[in-house]
Amino acid sequence: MSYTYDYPRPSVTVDCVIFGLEESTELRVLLIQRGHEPFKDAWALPGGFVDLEEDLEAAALRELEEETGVRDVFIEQLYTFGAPKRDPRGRVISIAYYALVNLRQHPVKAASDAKTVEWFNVNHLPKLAFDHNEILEVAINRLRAKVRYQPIGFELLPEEFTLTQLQSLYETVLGVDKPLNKRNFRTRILKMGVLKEVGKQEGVAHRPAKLYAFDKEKYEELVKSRYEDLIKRGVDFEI
Amino acid sequence: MSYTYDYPRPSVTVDCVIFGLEESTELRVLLIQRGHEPFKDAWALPGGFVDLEEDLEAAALRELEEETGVRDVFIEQLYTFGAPKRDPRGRVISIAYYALVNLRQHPVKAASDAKTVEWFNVNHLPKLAFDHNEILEVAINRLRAKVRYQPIGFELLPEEFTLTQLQSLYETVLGVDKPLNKRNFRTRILKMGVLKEVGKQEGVAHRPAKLYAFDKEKYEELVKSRYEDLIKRGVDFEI
DNA sequence: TCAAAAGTGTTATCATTACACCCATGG
DNA sequence: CCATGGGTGTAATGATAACACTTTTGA
Repeated sequence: MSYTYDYPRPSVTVDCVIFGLEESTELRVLLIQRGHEPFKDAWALPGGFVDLEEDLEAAALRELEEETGVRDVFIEQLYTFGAPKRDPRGRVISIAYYALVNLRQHPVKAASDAKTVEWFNVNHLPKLAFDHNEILEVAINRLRAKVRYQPIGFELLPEEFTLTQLQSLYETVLGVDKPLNKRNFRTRILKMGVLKEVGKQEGVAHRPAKLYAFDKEKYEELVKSRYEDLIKRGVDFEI
Repeated sequence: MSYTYDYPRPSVTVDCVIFGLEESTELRVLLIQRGHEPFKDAWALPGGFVDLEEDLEAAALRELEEETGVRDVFIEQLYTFGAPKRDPRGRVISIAYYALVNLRQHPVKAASDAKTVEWFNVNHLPKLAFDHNEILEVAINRLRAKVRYQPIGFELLPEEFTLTQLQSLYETVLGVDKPLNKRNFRTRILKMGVLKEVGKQEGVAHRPAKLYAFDKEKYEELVKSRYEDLIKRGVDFEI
């Protein structure tokens, strides 16, 4: 079977940049080892061709599950990469998606055709296939920008967590060298009012930490009122 | 001539959302009236098919100039729209770009095939072709978010401008109902340190305003140091 | 001398930073 | 009773918001 058109058409693919946290101290990304040319044996982002009747996001999730076994992920569109020479097979335009997940809750499983799947530390990446190093760089920057103004980190921790866990999560995602100031981190996070106390640790060999949970309703309220605030304020120039 | 492939391929287009300011008091967007089916005679964003060897951004700029005569614009990728039914002709995936320009410096000129080109007030839009209303909404939100932390407004004013002009520009782009507080707007903008005084108005029937120019070098410095600051601070949660 | 728009003083309140210090637990 | 994190007090400084007031010009 073949398909004929009056004008040439590019191929369209999707790629997924899935970040995962290991023990809250290491930011990793999910890569597969390619089984075919081009770039056979090179590491690459999971992804593949979009079906003709398939939504872009659905295509990304399908390819992700087919190639890595990872599913039930909230992905978000990152950017579309379409340089004419980015794929040696011809013109291929790729819409990239990204997500941050708890990697313990997302076990990987290599696809049938024996491709390997692995979580790589983002600070120790090999040279990737295609323009995937570039895609990853864009994704890391976006993740770090986003983590500042949206509480995406909360879903990566257990239902109940300590402020120290939360802080080290932030330090990892942001890739800071010095730890953040404990006092100030706490004041700030608590002042936001989106955490509720739900108990305290037991059986630890030090003062037991308070446990917190993310208060989703409070957060939704905040988003609304904050939006009105911004409008009123005008310029922020946070740069 | 025709082109044959083993698998079906979507078409790929680009669309441009070009915002312009009229007298610093009205935010407008550039639309064309379609000359052909589908959606003949409906208003739509300028855009069209990507050539096979052409960069995405180049395609957007080419279509923009072909259809509206507008050129020399800094566009930025907005989002990729790819719902399977968004175009009645078949699967069409569109990469949208956007920009904010001074519309006096960008005269429009309808394309040869007699399509009309017009600047529409964003608050009084007709029903547009395809999913273009949706694309525009995404673009407006992005523009308003961006204007808060990047000085994109400066390029829309004359080389030398007054703080009142700058303020009304912000009020327009942000679509606020009440004017921003003059005192506080000024303090804030000046405190940033990216404006330099370059003179004062002459021949006006009121106290002459100081004229300012945007200090690009200072801005670049700021961006750098501010970035380091953000890293050090960790979380912001501006929501 | 008046209208029009530019521009400034001031104060209360809140947020941010930096540092040092105390607390509760199990071994 | 000590090591180990967890957790708090505080003071200096800076940012923000709100409001009313003064200044400079041409007509």
